[in-house]
Amino acid sequence: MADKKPYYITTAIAYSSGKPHIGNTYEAVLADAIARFKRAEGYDVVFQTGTDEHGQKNEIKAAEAGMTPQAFVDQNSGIIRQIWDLMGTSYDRFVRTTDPVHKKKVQKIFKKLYDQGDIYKGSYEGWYCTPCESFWTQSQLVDGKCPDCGRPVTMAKEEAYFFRMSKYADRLIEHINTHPEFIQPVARKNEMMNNFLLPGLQDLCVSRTSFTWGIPVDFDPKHVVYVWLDALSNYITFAGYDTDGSTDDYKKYWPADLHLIGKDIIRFHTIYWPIFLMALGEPLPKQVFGHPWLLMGDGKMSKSKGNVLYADELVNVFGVDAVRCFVLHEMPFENDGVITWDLCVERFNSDLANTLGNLVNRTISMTNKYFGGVVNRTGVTDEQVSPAGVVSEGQTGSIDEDLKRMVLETPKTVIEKMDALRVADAISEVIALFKRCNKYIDETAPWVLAKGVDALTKDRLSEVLYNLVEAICVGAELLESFMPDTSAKILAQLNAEKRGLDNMTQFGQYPSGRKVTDQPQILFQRLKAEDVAEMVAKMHPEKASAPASDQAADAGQAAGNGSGTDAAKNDASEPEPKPEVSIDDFAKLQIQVGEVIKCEEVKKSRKLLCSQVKIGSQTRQILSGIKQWYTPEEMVGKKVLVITNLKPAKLAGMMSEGMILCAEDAQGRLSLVRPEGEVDSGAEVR
RNA sequence: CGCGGGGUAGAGCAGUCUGGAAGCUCGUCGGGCUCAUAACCCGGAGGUCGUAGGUUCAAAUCCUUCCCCCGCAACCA
Repeated sequence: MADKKPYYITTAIAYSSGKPHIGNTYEAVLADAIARFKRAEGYDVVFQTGTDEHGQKNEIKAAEAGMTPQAFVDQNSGIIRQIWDLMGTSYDRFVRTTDPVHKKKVQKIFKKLYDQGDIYKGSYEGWYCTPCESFWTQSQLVDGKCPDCGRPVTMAKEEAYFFRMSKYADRLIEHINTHPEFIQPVARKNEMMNNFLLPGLQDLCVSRTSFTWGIPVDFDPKHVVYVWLDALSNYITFAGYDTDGSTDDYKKYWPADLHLIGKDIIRFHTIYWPIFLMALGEPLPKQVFGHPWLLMGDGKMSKSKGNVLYADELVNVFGVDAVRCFVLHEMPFENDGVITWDLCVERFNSDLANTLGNLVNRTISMTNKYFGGVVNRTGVTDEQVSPAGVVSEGQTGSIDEDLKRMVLETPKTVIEKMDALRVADAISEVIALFKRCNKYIDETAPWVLAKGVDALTKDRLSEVLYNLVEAICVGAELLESFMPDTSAKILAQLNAEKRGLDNMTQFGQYPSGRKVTDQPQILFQRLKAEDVAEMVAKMHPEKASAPASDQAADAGQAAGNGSGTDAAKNDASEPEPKPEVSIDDFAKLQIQVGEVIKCEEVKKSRKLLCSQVKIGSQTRQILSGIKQWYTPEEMVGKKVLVITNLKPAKLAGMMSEGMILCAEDAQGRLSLVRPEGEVDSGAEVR
């Protein structure tokens, strides 16, 4: 162990506010593939992932769910971990920021930074809205009032802790310039430099008093540590860092070799985090890779469209390894990748079922058919026996040699690609090897050789199959980091052992005379797109309307005497029935007739029109997402129905004080709801 | 002028930094083969590289104009 080089890789810790979709899961799988590969290369790997659990958002969501924040994050952290486990991610540490040890260490870090003057107590000055408990900058105010509630604001000061970012900026710029590999992909580096570092860093506010779900500043408990300082610290606190002296393990593994993160949080990892570390006197991580996003296909991801993809659903259809392969292989290095059910089916069939699965299957079948499963290396090459198969005209070199060259080249190329974090390319290399094997079968045409009667031809056939088995062994082993189960299955069917990534420079390590399985298993059964669509439909019966289970229940109830099954089969264009309400509930809404006296487009908005609506004696500004259906001109003069006691809200930076009622059909067409006869503005709807 | 990403064959992408014969996978068409999972192998068709200019012996690639898509920005109140 002592001679193994350490390799410390982390993912960003996942924010535990809900179930992670396939895009979030991708990061864990990517890290896992790299971690496994490094292990195969002989590194002593620590792979750390986990959940980020503090912050206002969790506090709010927990309250909405009627749970304590801790119970809420316990639940979500568990869900996230389950999915990571489902995907077979081989993390060594799954960390949680609510861990008491972590909290204690963060408090000490905060104190240390404070004591040495990097964190100072200052005050945040701005316009304050007391009811909203929020600060606003001058530019955020709307007509000089709180953009949230529209009430007047007062100039106020609140104490807060700040971190002296500027103090370390030059050092960081220097580091980035002298370590071009630090930020990957490089395009991101320029983004950080130009947008943040070069214009000058502002001191960062690193405490909050507006919520309590966080790590308290121990010497000033009304403050809570800024979530990013809390979250980023996980990389060292769980590795054994302590302000009073770190563990040996920490000294061994830190600095991390790679922080794998989403491209959205590069700023935190390449600016704030390194500066925090500088302030602590700790070395900087060697590399930060901001991977691109995995986008759901067919338009925007939205729950109502049913196109949000979750790892567990994909696994149900394709299996763990196929999903791993898909996200790893289809994700470009710099640009966002696309994922849809159809694309998954396509890749599954072509790469996994056709190219790989079928190759293994046909090879084993032939071995059994011609030699009772025994694989003998005879040394009879294609040059000794004229190739029976079709040889392309330009072909001059030896078929065997060409195959062997590729078998020996592929491991090198894969290692190169992996070193550059080009995981998708690495997988392509392995698939290319399998394709080459399929071609080799065509070139050598074993079924023709099998018809030969002389010993030489028979030995040639044996050699061909041996070469195939050997090639597949190498390919299968290279697949291990990406598709661990499949890799193991193939090697098991071939009755082969792993030889080690560093031991692939010799062709012919498969022991001659070995016997492969006589019952080859189908690795990946081809799928039909229609069947998959059907499965998906079953998983999302609500697709066109809304949440599945309670919908059926509610529908049954609303229909009164309708049976549950009928309700479930409801036409998809019907809206979801809502629970019964009392007349009192309805009375809570104040709906009045208003007249649009002025209306204009909201610039910079795709959807919004801004109307001035006269309701009785008052006039209100109301925003509506109807730009696509009504022009400002045709709005003016119309009498419409308005909910007048709706809490005002800010949309596109403008206040909306009410809501104009519209009907929306299944196609998303909108139509204003208007009084049928002549009524006065301000009339109430009851 | 909010920020960012993108527009390359029917689909999904690479190539753009470091100009120098338009490439990959899927689909499609034709052919071959039959060991295998209707699979595998070979070949063909299909692109004015979003638009308009500029620099250059040479531009998908560098510079400028414009158009369009998509994220995000707490834009369906």
